[in-house]
Amino acid sequence: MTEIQRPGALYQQVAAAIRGAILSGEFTPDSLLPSEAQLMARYQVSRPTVRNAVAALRAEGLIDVRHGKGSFVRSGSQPALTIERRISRTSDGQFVMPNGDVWTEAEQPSTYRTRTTKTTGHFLALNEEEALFGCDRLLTDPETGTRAMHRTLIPFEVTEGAPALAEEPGKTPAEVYRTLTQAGHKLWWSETVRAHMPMPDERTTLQLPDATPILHLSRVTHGANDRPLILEEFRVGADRAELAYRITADKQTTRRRPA
Amino acid sequence: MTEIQRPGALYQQVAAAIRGAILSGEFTPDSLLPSEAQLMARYQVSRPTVRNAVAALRAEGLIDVRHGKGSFVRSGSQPALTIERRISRTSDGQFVMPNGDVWTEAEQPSTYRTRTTKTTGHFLALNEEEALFGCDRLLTDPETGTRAMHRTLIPFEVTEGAPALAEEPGKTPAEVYRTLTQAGHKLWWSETVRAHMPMPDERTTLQLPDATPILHLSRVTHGANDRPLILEEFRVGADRAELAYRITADKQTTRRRPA
DNA sequence: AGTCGTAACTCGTAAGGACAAGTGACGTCT
DNA sequence: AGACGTCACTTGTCCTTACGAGTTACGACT
Repeated sequence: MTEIQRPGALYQQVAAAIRGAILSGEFTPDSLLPSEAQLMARYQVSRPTVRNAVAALRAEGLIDVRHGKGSFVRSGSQPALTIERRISRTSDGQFVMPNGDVWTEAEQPSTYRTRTTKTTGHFLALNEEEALFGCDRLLTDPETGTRAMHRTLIPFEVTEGAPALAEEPGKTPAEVYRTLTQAGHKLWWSETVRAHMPMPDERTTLQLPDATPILHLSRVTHGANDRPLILEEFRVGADRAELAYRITADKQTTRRRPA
Repeated sequence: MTEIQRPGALYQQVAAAIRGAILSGEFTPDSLLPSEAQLMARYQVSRPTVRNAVAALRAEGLIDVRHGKGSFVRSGSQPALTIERRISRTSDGQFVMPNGDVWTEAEQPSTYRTRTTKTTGHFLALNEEEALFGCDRLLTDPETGTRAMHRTLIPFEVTEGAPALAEEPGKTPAEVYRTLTQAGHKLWWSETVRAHMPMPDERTTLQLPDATPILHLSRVTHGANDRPLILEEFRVGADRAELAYRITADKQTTRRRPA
């Protein structure tokens, strides 16, 4: 048994002791931790203190607590899904559509109209409050059950150049890309990866466990004159998926966003 | 003032009310929220209930709480740093070294020896418990103060093919790449992006705020015969940096990791 | 004028008690 | 045998009370 140490708050000492016991292997993955009552006796602290310590470990993603059952050591498992983002062209010079072959739509896509925010405007090189077509999808990987949220945003002014886009804002990305290439655009993409904690609605629709961040991929499709045409947002639980890029030669610069 | 609603636990109702007030703009970014005492009076609940609600919003990354001062609405700011990962070669056919021009080393790098874990072994196509050289760096972006952790892992058996590597495990990635190309390797890279919550030591060294996940980039350098040579791990706070990839043509497949 | 202490605010920690609600096993009743 | 109710266990919620500790402003003292 790991003894509690001097420094810091009591609940931090308890948390550190439990954390140490987990990392040292005393508590193995998927095993049941001592109950709150047992931890109270073990460390001679009150229940709020124990709960505070447990909450800290929960926020770190180290344990899972289930009502009526107990606390379990989370297995440090790797994401089951590796989403590969290849760079090279296919042999016939065509590109393969993203999300085409794997994900299935769990619901009917919902289409709507919005306006650019600061963030979406930045990606689309537009000011705020510009009109957009939007389409939200809930995707599921049938094999692993992984869920993902997909959003397509197309500026009104882009649909003017490609009227076919305006007819069906709820098309799949594959169909949209085909429309654009048929309109003479030579496409390229830029993908920006961020991570953040989920909002309550994201946590429920993606069925995220505690302390699970979201991997947030923003993909901008560029056409003629490098004009940004479409913004796609793709969100998955970071416990279920990872993104893999393949790079044949590399140049990295770092750009600072103007304040 | 947003009234609290019926469903769910009391503290959840309070949290939802405050969250609504923030999202609706009643409380603007960087502004001071009502103190715990005021929230107690406002919603007619006890202090633990208020603290529970505040803790929930804190875990969502919606607010920042500072001892002695109060709770502040977090500004939904974008990461200040965009780390661009370009795909195309430079004009002279050379690649530019990553991390060379921007990051400065905050401390002396520490070199050591370890063994592969399940994860690192997977990336390096090695079994577990294979011997590795390791080198850890703490990097800083001098302009924004953003900190990052960098780790280089080189298998022993790779250094046998390139003795220069064994002499100085603490070399910068640029020097290591140069050594490898001089040894006749034609390099390419694969980068895997994951996100997870920080461990306590990561939170302190990266100086992360509450509810801030880590963007975790694993970069594998491949040489002749596509052999994995080097594994680099790069970790930044997701509040400070994002990763940007530029893709000229795209093919995406999704691979499942064997259980 | 400048320094310093104090008071009044803030959140942080800790303890106590009480009851609700989910879970699983065990025994009883049908 | 099967269904069902009860009980003992778990965590979840909520309250009260008390004190520690960081922050700020104001006023008194030097």
